[in-house]
Amino acid sequence: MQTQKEEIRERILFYAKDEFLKKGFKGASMRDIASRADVSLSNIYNYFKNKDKIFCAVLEPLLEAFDKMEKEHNREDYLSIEIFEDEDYQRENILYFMNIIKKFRSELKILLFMSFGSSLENFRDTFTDRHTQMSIGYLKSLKAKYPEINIDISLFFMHTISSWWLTILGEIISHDELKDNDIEQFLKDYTIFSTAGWKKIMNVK
Amino acid sequence: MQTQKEEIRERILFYAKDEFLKKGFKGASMRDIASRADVSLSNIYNYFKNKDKIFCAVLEPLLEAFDKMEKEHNREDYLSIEIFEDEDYQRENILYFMNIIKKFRSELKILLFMSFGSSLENFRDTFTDRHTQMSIGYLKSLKAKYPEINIDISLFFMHTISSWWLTILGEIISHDELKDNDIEQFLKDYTIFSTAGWKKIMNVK
Amino acid sequence: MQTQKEEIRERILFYAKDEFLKKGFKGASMRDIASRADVSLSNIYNYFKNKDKIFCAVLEPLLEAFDKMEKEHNREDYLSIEIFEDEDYQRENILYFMNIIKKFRSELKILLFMSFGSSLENFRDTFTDRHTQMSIGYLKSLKAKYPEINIDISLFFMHTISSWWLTILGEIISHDELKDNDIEQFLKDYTIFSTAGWKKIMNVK
Amino acid sequence: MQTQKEEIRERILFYAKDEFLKKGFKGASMRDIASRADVSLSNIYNYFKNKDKIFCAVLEPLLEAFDKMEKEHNREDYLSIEIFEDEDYQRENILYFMNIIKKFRSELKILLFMSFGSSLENFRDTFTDRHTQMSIGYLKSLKAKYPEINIDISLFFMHTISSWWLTILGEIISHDELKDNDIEQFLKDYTIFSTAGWKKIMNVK
DNA sequence: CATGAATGAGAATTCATTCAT
DNA sequence: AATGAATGAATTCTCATTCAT
Repeated sequence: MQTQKEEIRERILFYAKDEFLKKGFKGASMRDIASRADVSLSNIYNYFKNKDKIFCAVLEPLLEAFDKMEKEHNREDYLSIEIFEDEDYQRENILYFMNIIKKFRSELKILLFMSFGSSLENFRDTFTDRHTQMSIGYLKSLKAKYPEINIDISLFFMHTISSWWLTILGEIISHDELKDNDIEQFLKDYTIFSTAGWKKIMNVK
Repeated sequence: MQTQKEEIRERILFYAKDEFLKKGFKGASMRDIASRADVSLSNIYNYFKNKDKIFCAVLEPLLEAFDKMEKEHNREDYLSIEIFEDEDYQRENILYFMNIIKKFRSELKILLFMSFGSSLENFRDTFTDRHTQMSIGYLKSLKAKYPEINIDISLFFMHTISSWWLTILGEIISHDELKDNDIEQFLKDYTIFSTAGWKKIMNVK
Repeated sequence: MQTQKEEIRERILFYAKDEFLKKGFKGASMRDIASRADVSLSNIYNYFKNKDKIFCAVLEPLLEAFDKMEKEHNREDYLSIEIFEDEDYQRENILYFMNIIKKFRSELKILLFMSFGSSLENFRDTFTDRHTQMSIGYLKSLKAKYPEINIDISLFFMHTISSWWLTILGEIISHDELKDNDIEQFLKDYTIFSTAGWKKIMNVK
Repeated sequence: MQTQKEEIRERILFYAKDEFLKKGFKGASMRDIASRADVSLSNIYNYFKNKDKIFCAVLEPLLEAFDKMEKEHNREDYLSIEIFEDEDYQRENILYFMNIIKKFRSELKILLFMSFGSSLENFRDTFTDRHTQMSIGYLKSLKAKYPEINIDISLFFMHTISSWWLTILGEIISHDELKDNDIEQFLKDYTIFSTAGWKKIMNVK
């Protein structure tokens, strides 16, 4: 008795994460989490109000990282058409993603694939919408600076591209076997592909 | 009676589909399906071995359509580098998809977003893998015919593009508000974007 | 297995009534009801949607009797000032109540004293309000026929008298030891008391 | 510290009262009381042995007031048949009640309506019994002084009248909207009604 | 083919209370 | 005096499935 509170909390979160990962939010059972964490079922409720709160606590670090990323991505100095040629920028951007993936692989799996039934089940939509808005704003600023480019792009196309980000994320985390090399190669291809695409669609020479 | 039986089966499937759509595989309850279909709960088991079999039956038409599409996509006459310029081909291809969407909107939602816990929960992976293999085969044939093109593309990149298909599908079916016009516009953008991308990456002049 | 459905339903209701009587709505446990009724806990839910529905089912006959009583009490032919002298009417009225009591003693106890937490917890108020409205209507009709009487009586006084009815009911059912004789004597006293009261307050000579 | 302790005790009682008022004895939870009182759950048990003891402590001031009232009501100088004509006495009597109501409105609600499950759940009976005995004693004294009056009144009738007191109390405290005016008017009506009733039943000219 | 009945395991959550510190 | 931690039993309710008829 009288074990360190923090340690138990961590233990609960640790096994909860594993259960969510294996069985999804709905499938994971408080019973199993409790017994694996070696905590009495009822005692869990001294640490977390309910199952959903555990779920959110498990994903909190990841969500914070997302928020931070969004803020950084918005920095003004990126506002240049040269970024289409600037492989460094592209890679930096994606490497940030890779970093998140390395740190939060299981959390990402949970968030993207196992959150049905929880209060975060709509994260994908929420994220995509936010990302879409951000991208539109970015394009507008770009247009202000480079009036010759075309930004008459369907909202839904923007949306789809935003969503694609999460798809890529999902694909990466679903493939445990990927090595850094593979990811490198993927990044190269992806950059070429999407840069060419964007340039064409925006009519950039 | 023969007709009688068939009608009940259809009724079960009809309401099961609706329940799966609203609550997901796990969340849907046999009781609710039974009562809505006006069939006794136990009688359902005379038509379907278990919940999962109902789920599969609901999605069977869609899965067949997928299979058919795959076979058609593989036809030899498409094997030309001109297809990159051939907007008709592109649009025909996608229109086929649109057709599937129109016919199977709810089934797609179920398959892509509500299948967790069922035996089809891995469909996304399965489909993507198959599509990737197919694409690779296609690229190889293309290379045989046009040796100058580059097909040294990372497997994972292929995979991601394949997966993107499902993402696009998912996005479209998630946006009930999209009108044909919107989709048209999206298709135009998408075609420009991805054609430019592919040409660049394959080094096609 | 395959026991008579009706018989089981009755058994559940029988023991549920007893549990509610002893422990109140909240205190009664589905477990105990089930085990006493020799029905599996989960099977109860094939007969009743939830605890509250059982509670209502237990009290349904009583509530119906109440409704019936109200309708009958409203008959026009009672509209005479002579009723204040008419012991027969008074007693008939109350004998009807006594009848209800005899038939529904335990249901009344449950309804009046043990319904906290259930959907019928406000029955007392509901009944009193309805009875008050009815009484006011009755007085108005009386006034129309006998303009000399005073019906300028505080609403709250009417309310209290209405509520008193339930109090009397409650008292009677709380005293299992009362014999018919006792009730007879009570009725005599009550009639004298309240008739004198009403006459005075309405200024009837 | 002495003051410190007392303050905590009061805080516990304050919020316990509120919880009992809103959720009843059974529905109120020690946890909620503790957290609202800003006292650790376990510490409550240093102040009160258990939930029931808190409940009693909450109602103690009211119960004392009741006791005091009973003793005062018993004073010999009231022993006069004139009290039936003496409106001042009647009103004084009831004003005393009103005073209790003003001071103990919430406690009364708790005691009368929310005490089920506690050791005070039978207060209504207890009080009524005591009041009945008192009333009988009072009548006997009166008979000794005024032999011509009739006190051959059924025990149960006495009981019911005693119980009526609590009903009136309950009605008043249940109607927060009542203003002093309304109560005044009610008192007038009530006095007329019951005085006439008692005189008739006791055969007082 | 149809069904009413039944079930046992399981779900999340809440509870008053205890106890070592 | 105070507390954080713990607990075990209890709560209502849901589930997919089975089986005798």
